[in-house]
Amino acid sequence: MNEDSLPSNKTRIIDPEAKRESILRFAHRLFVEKGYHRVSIPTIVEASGISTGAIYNLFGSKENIARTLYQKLMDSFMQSFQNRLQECTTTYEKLRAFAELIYELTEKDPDGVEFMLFMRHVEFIAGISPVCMTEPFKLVREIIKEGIACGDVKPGDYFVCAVTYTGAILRPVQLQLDCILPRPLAETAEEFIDNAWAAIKA
Amino acid sequence: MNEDSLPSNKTRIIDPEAKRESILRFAHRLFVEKGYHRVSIPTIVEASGISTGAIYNLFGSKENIARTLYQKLMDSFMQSFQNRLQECTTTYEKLRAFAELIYELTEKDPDGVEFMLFMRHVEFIAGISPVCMTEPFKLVREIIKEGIACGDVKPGDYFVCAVTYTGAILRPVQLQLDCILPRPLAETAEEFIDNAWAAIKA
DNA sequence: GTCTATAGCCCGATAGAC
DNA sequence: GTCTATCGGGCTATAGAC
Repeated sequence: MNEDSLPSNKTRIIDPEAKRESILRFAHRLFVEKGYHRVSIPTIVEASGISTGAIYNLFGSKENIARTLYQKLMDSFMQSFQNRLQECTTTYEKLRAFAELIYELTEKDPDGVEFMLFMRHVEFIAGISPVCMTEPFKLVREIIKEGIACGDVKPGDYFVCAVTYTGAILRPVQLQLDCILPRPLAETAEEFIDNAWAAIKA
Repeated sequence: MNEDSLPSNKTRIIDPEAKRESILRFAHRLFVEKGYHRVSIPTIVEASGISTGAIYNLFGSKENIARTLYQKLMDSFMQSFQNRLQECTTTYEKLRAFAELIYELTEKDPDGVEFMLFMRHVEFIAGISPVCMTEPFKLVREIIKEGIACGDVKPGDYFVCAVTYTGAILRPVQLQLDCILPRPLAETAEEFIDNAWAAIKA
């Protein structure tokens, strides 16, 4: 049983918000570790110590746990990205802020990055659109569009440049999460950011 | 019922190899469309017209269908890559051959590329290693290593350069398969190859 | 070798007491 | 709101006739 449900000894004081968080936390870990479809509700019950009934009461379905998780992660990411952008002026700085944020998150919260960016959400969250159509990625495309207009980025299709840049930045994250980068991402981040910029700069 | 099983009218002439191929073909399509875990054996039976018994006789398990498929695709890709490499001399040409092969395959056989490169195999094929540790990707790293040695590629970590290059090349494929590239890949391939090379050239 | 039928299991989701 | 117990269903894999 989850100790969150028994803060004193007899009376159960239950904070539903804490319970929601707890379910999300355990489900998140399991989803990343085993993949959504290999995590059953009983597995989450066992891991979190929270009962089936409570889970269905708070989320309604297993799919909805995943959906909530995804939205939280994406919202939080977008928020951080916008905060960092406020201190940037050039195209290079703005794109760099994107890359640095992702690389820092990959170190601090690898599960969060993996779930948000690399799971195949369309296979388990109905009606979801691909990751690259979300707000942060639209914003990167806008930044590059403006970069082309002001001569920072090479002339051409802005979409192509954006896809190149995000590809060059995100691939190292993927390999890092697969634990196969021979050196830690923190050490090589500068090189990756340089390379990605070299690919599209004017 | 599958017409392969009934080439004449009464007697069933059954070519086990043709049957294997047929199962692989239908399973492949379904895996890509719905994701491995949402495809059941009964679904494959219904789609292919081949019975449960035959499927288990020929493959032993659902996982083994996926494994066979993956190995076939990867072997065929490696073969094509090596063939094309024989006509290349410079680093640029060799890396270009990799990119062109993938872009051509993406047009000719999108399901093949999606299954081979973008499904999360670790979630359903036991003991499999990440895609980027397979022969073709090792070969790309070797090409880049030699490219650095001969001064074609910028000095630095060869692994970093390889990850940058494959990231910049593969990301457009992924977006194309998600049907969200605004223009067909054939039209923009040159730009992507240019960008990826610009990222790592000396 | 191939078929049909089904065993045996575990799943997601719900019911109903508290 | 939260619990335990359980339902109905669909799954992988096998058994046994042909």
